[in-house]
This record gives sequence, structure tokens and C-alpha cells, in this order.
Amino acid sequence: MTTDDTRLSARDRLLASADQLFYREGVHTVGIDRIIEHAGVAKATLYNTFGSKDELVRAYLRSRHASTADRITGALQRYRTPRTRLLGVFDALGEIFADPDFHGCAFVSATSEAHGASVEQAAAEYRLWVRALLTELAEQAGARSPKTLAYQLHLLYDGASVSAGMDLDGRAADTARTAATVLLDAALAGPS
Amino acid sequence: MTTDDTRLSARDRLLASADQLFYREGVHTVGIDRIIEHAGVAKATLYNTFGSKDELVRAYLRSRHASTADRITGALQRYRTPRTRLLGVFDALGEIFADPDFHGCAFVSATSEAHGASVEQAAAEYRLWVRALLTELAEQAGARSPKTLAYQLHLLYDGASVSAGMDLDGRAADTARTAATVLLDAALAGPS
DNA sequence: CTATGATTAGACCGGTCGTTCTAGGAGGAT
DNA sequence: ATCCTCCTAGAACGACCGGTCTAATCATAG
Repeated sequence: MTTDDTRLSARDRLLASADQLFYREGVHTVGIDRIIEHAGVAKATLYNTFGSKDELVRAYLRSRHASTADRITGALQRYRTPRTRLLGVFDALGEIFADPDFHGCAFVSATSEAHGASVEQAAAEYRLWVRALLTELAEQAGARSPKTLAYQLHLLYDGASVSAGMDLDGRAADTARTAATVLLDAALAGPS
Repeated sequence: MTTDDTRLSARDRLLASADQLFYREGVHTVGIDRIIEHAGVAKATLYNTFGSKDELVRAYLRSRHASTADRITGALQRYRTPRTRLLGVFDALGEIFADPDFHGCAFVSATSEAHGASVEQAAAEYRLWVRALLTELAEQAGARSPKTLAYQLHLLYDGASVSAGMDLDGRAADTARTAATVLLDAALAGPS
């Protein structure tokens, strides 16, 4: 089960192990020794590469941000209209939630566990990316107030992530998509 | 700053200290020593009273559940109509978020930090309570599908909690309430 | 061949963790 | 006054933490 793939550099193996273990068990619970054992790498190499555990956590969160963004933007390319692209965000969420290893947003978890500036900054950057994506899609879909709709959809986005991680109910993304449709339609209609 | 109030029993002082420290800094970060120092109580007393840290965490989460439920149901009594009561949940959330010490849902945080059956059970009970409350209010408000609306509002409830804890934006509860109004109205109208 | 720099395994450090244990003090009931 | 119960302070335990250090190994460039 270790990440012994020698084709990958030590840095990549460490990052892959950190990604798996930190997300699965938490950045606070998983110690340095677990990671180097899983990566098949010496402890000195970790410290030569990343300098500290905190920096490894930063790198882990940056990697999560990048892979999540890729996954979502990649999924959105299947859709041709602004409306389906906006709602497609929640279809992409559904695919992410379907992963049996999914158990909540990595940034929410990391913020709960580790109270440090680096984690908070990485989480803020991720959340700004989500908000910017939703705002852009809301604009293209013709929402009267794109920022307001984006904020509302961001609530559904986070809520679905929490529910998918904590409840024994696989319908979180579907329910969020249904609600998002209602909110979008309301944001398109003229002011009451 | 310690909870030396001798009018309270040792158990209550421990619980009050656990409530403050666990929520403020996390159940994993705060150690036994910090709690007994804050409560002004001997270590043996803690173990005679609760048996283990895990049991203290359970008691802390049960206490959180009870106080949050009291706070919300108490606030709801101000409202006279089913509609305002349902939307009043988000007004109550706004009051909770306004507490400068608020930084996210205690059950989400605890689940992220400690992976144990006791924490998961306490979180599940809390989430079932929220869902039941929203379902009941949705029924009374006349929603066509109370369970569906309750699920949607639960997403907003969790999303608002995440946003209020992580974003530098005090409008989470207001935005959730606005979205909830749209979803409620859509759930009242006849099928399109 | 040799020298350099990266990587290895693993001992080691000081500190913290949850938990147990010892030893004794305070106060009420008999 | 004696007992019993609850409480106190704090030492001690074994385990684990992040981080440093030593020393040996290996690949490659000169």
C-alpha cells in the first residue's frame, strides 16, 4: 500500500502520501513518521525538501486546490450553455462525493484541525477560487446580481460538502443542484 | 480567566472549561492539563467524573447540542406564523454567528479532528435534530415536499455555518435567509 | 578514480500526550 | 473522635510528536 513508485521523485511521492494520509486521517493526527514510511523516503529528505511539517501541509493543500479546480473545470467543459455550466458545478460535486474515500472538504477539515496562518491562507485562496468561479458562471448565465447568486450557491456548495461527508445520504449533490436551479431561475426573473 | 466559580460543581466547571477550550482551540489540540487548570480541578477528579478524555468530549458535544437547540428554539418563539418561524431559523443563526467567538460548527470541527465512534454519534444526533426541526417547520409552513425542502435548507444551514466561520463576510446568515425564502416560496407554489 | 551532493536508516532530543497512582487534606455523618 | 467520601497536588508512566544529527550508501560529474 506504500507509494514506492520510483518513477516519481521523492518530492512527488511525499506529496502523494501526504495527500492520501492527511486527507484520510487529518493533518494533526498523521505524523511525519507515517508519511515517510508511506512514501518510502528518509526523514532527512522530507526536511530537505519541505523544511517543516507546516510547509508540507501547505503543499498538500495547494495540491488539493489544484486537483479540485482541475476536476471541476474539466467537468464543466462538457456543458455548452451558461446555465448548464453553472448547474454543472453541482454535477461535478456529485462525482467528487461519489468517491468512497470522500469525507468532507479538505480545507474545512484542515482549518478545524490546525489553527495556523498557512492553513487559513490556503483555505482562503480555495474559497476565493470557488466564489470567483461561481460569480463568473452566474454572470454568464445572466443573473441580475451575480455576486449574490454566487454567494447563495457557495452556501449550497459548502452545505453539500458537509452533508456528503457527515450524513449517510448520497443525495447531497442532487439536492444542492435542485436548490441551485430554483435560486438561478429566481435570479433571472425580473425584480418582483 | 479560569472558571473558579466554586458555586458550580467540579463536573460543571469541567464541562464549562471543556466547552470553552474545546470549541476555541479544538478537541485534539487542548489537552487534559489545560482543562483541569482552567477548571481549577484536580486531574483525578476529571477521571473520577468522566472516566476518559473521550467521555469528556462526548459530554462537551452533548452540552453543545443542548445549548444550540435551546438557543434556536428559544429564538423561534418570537415568531407567530409558520413561515416566519421557518425563516427565523436563519435569523437565529445570524445571532449565533454574531458572537465574536464563533468560528464554525462544533460538530463539523470535532468530526474533522477526532475520528471516533462517540464523536460521530454525537454529530449524527445533532444533525438529525436540525433536520427534524426543519422538516417540522417545513410541514407547518405548507411545503409540498417537507423533507426535500428541509434537506435544501439544511444545506444552507451548514453552508452558512462554514462561511461564517471561514470567510471574512458577516452576511452568511442573511444570504442563507434570502435563499431560504426563495426555496420556500418555490416549495409552496404548485408543480410547474 | 575521485569528489560531491543527494539519499538512506535510524538513533536521539526535548516536549507533550492521556492515563494511573501515591499521598494527603477537607468536611460531613455517625 | 473516627470513618467515609470527595477532593487536592503532583509525580510517574509509556507512547508519540516534530525536528536534528550521524553515518553509511549511491549516482554522477569532473
